[in-house]
Amino acid sequence: MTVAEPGNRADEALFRPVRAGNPFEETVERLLQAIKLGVVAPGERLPSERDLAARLNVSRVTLREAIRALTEAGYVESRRGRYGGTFVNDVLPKPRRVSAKQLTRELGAGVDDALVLRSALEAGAAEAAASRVLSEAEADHLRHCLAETSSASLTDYRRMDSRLHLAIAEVSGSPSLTSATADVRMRLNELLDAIPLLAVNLEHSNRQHEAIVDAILAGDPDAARQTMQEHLSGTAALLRGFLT
Amino acid sequence: MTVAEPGNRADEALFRPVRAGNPFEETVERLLQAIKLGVVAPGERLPSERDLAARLNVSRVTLREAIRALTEAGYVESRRGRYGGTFVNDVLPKPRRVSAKQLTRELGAGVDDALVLRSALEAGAAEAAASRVLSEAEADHLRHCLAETSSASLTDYRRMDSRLHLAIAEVSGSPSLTSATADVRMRLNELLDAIPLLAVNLEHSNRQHEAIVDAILAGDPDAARQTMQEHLSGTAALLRGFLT
DNA sequence: GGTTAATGGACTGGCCGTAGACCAATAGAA
DNA sequence: TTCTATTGGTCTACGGCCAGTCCATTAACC
Repeated sequence: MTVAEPGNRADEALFRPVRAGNPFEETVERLLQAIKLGVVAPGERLPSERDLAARLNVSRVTLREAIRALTEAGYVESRRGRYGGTFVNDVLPKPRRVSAKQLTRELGAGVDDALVLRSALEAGAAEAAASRVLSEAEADHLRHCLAETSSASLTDYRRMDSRLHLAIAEVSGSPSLTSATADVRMRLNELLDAIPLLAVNLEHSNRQHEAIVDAILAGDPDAARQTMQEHLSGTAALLRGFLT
Repeated sequence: MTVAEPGNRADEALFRPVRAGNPFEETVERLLQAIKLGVVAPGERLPSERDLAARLNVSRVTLREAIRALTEAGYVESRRGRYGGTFVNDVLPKPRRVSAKQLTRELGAGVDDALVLRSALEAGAAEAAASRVLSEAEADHLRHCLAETSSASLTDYRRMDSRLHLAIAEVSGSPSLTSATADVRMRLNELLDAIPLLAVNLEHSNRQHEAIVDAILAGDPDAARQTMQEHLSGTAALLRGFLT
């Protein structure tokens, strides 16, 4: 009996793993996301274990194991008692510096995958954000992140940059878009860490950031998308160049 | 001691549940995705249990439970022996027809969330696809899906339409983008099922589909994004209108 | 007709994650 | 100073999921 086989095209995208890892690993990853993307800054406190466990939909035991791992890795510290909690360390561990060659081998075609996805998500977010009427709080938040990024030191720049891009995604009004943006940014994080930060690039980035935020606040979707697209393609070209 | 609290903005997107449900539920959802989005057509066979379990990264026991659920729901049937397998039924169960009011209550603000995300993903996918040089097989696949969608009956239209949109995402070259597109499409599926299909809308959609595919095949990213954007905004307006 | 390879079907032991309760510490409030 | 609410720290019983193994069935092939 001859049977029509499913076309081996989209299957691989749909029949991908249902879960990336065990709950413990995923929880660690999520907390690292919040720290590395600057959503919870050094010195700030994470939500209480009971609260976090409920939000992440994991047991407190599992969450505590994840926190313990982060503690041993030097990311956070816990204090007991009322008004205690788990706090992000003021000085974060240095990301391991690996060679571009090694990264290429590790991630391979995943780089292009992530770059294409990132472009779609962030350009779309900028466009959507500019199409909305922002509340005063949202506009302030955007301006605040922009200012902090502009004046960030070299060691803080990546985190503040991530925070700004996330802020743009937030004001798109789509939480899913924000989550997806955070995820793809984490995937690119390792790559970006392998590229030296140059002051001149920083200057260029800051100017572009300003143009993007201006377009969003001015309510100009086309300009917002356009400027974001250019900003991203710059980083993408840089990345692809380093990973030849 | 006063401590800087994390801004209650992006946290909710980052501290979202690490998993939507247990492996069983997620597996069912994934298989339904493949069936409802037309990736595995009626009469076609799913990959073998051992193969599927490995790809989805779940145990065979769990996968079998999921298949059993789909069997009882009338989606698939299994046959033993060599050249056997699990086959998608020729006639699929009718989607439950719920009122727009009920849907609004169930999904609430999630509709806008999904629509914004969808717009970003699919417009970005169209643009990326048009920016690539497609292989002959990819171009053929695109044309094939387009033709099948154009000539689809009312009962098949939604599935073929989904398949076409997925095909566009596929040729963007980013598997992650394809996955994300499939996911958001599933979220909107229920909504779309609540809206009556009109022949006149179908005609309009078909013309737009053709324009999109043409732009992609011609390698015109701006036109591809533009036409896709228009196509999506039509559906979005229809949806928002019905869910007032 | 017999052989064979691939498939669905069924069972078992073990481990990870969960829910829930309880303990210990801490800083503000009374 | 005492009280109290909140937080991290600990333990236990239970359940779901998993890896591995073997069985039952089927259609093509020789």
